[in-house]
Amino acid sequence: MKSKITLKKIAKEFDVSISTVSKALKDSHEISEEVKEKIQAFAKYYHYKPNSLALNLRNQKTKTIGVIIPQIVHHFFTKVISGIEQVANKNGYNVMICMSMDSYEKEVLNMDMLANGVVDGIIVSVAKETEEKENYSHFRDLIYNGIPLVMFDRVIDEIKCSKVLTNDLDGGYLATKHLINIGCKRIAILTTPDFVTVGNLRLEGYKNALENSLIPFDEDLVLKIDEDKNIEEQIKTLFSLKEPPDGIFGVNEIYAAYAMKYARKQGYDVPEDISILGFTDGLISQFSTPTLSTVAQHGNTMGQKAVELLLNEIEYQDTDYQHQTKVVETDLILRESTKKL
Amino acid sequence: MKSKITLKKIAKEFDVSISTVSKALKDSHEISEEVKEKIQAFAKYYHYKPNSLALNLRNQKTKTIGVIIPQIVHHFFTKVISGIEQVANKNGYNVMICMSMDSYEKEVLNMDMLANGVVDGIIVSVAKETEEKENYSHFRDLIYNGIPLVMFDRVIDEIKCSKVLTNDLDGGYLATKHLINIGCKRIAILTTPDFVTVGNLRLEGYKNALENSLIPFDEDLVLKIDEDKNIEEQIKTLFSLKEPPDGIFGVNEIYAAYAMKYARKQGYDVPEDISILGFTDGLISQFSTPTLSTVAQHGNTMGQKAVELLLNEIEYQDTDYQHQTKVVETDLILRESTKKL
DNA sequence: TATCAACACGAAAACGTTTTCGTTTCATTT
DNA sequence: AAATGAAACGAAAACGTTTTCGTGTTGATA
Repeated sequence: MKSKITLKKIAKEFDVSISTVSKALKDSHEISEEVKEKIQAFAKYYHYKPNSLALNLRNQKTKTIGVIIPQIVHHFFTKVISGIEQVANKNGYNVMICMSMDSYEKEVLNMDMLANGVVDGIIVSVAKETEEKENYSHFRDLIYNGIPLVMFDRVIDEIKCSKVLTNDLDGGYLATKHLINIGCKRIAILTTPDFVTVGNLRLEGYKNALENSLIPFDEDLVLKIDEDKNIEEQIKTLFSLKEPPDGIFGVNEIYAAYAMKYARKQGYDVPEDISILGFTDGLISQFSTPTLSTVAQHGNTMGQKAVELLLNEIEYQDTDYQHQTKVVETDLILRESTKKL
Repeated sequence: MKSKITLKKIAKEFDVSISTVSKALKDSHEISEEVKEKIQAFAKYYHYKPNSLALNLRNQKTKTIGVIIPQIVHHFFTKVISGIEQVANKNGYNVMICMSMDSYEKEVLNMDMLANGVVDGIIVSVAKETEEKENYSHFRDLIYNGIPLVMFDRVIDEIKCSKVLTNDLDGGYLATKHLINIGCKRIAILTTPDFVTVGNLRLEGYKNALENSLIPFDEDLVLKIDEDKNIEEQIKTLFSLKEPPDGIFGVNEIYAAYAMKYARKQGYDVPEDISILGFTDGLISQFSTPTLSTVAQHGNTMGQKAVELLLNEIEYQDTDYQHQTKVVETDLILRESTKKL
């Protein structure tokens, strides 16, 4: 293979100095027209492009932002990424996406690699395992090293940085309240294990709504899904209660879709016998039968806001910039899986 | 903010040379235990990490591979990326993901930025607009500059590089043949505009299957979806034919899902009145009602193979490495949207 | 006492770029 | 003739790292 063309090689070709070549390619007035022309022609012919590494090293910035997300197969995250791309590109920044696969180790590895000159700042949604282990030293290191950090969706309270989050508490409340309003008496919730904070917040919202409507909280109606086990089997227990639920709130669309599938298989009519409400407005919600009512999360907006906050921090690095927390509200999208009012 | 700690700063701190610090941190025998200890302790205390840019510049490699995909919201691409991540990480490589948004300009922009020292090689699935414009000079430039390139799924025949593709021809054949086997007489196909090669290949497979079963090809049953317009409206025309179809093959799961939704809304029973078959085994297929039979594409495998090919090229860059093309076969996954045999 | 080896460290090049600050040459002005 | 100025280019530092090749000091050996 032919190795890449550099300033040095061009300089050698014309027996001039490297600085002359650099200036010639920048059309500097310091260089004679004659020399400029031949150098520019040569560079063009050989498709010369300045080496980004060298440029970044010199400029001490990369015009790239790093994003670490737990999973890319989740519709919500792809929406966030789209939002990130939009705003980043508009501001002349590139985006580098890494996946932690919800693993603590991979999260640390990715951060280490991004932190050392590769990007100007990092946007992250914390891996489940990290939340579980509560080991946050890699975030502290990052901040210590002066690299701007913004967390979104799955954030950590103890870490001081800008954050963008869904109003999960309110979303949970909204969902549950609506189920109550349409007449559900026994509302179950399908949520995540305790250590997943967003799941917990939605559960809190659920409890608040019950309390607000003077409906007693029933522990039996709370199902914490273990994703390593068969999900359908776990949902089954809900339907074999003496008093099975007449409304189900799933803290994500997968759980809701599973619940709906199982209910219909058992002969329930959705929404007549049981109403089902999900969280996150993904493809499943739109294409399931019946279509799924859901709490929309506006991932796109979250991504955009995250970049805005990050770029602020990147630019005001020297001044004592105050970290901000933006809360993105949720919306109820009513479709066919819930009874009409 | 405190700026990052470097070898130079450590050297200054102890009044030694940079090389001494570098060696000390590498535990070189050239440095006395005493000096090594204090330098290592200091470095650890200040969380020293070598700057990747500097390292990459020196080593002339980044241990990073770039991936350019048209869209991240497609389930198939997320599967491919997962496969890429797996193999890349196993081999000590990082992955940088960029989106072209199916735009020619963004594809070129991303390639330019990746090409200049940022990554050791690039994996790409071509943007729709690029296929339409047939402007491939950016790929030629890349190869000319000696940067290994692997294309997957949406590939370009004229560009000489390694490729990983789905057996779209066979997949189209398989799907259509199955619809014929279960007794469909009038099989429609929902495909993409002409310039999308994968759509075209699946259409070819469809034609082959018809021919093989001596069923005359009917132009009216071929619907080329324009995604800028209302998809449901376009599907409508199919059902208002004098002889509407009794089987539909959608070249992706979205088209199939739309068709199924529309058919059921018109009172058709799926699969009794009409059988529907999709392409790509995504979430929609699994959660729709009825669940969607489909041609599975094995995105994960494709991603893995793409990385394997790329790493080969990166390592054998000097020798005259022969480009390879790997074809990944498809599988028929039969669910509820097609009649049983 | 001269020689040699081991030890502990420093200088400098290299990766590719930009930019500041010379330096040379030649022509013009006083 | 001396001074000034512009034009055209080069040298070198800087970004942060690694590594090869010195070099000076010590201690031991012949």
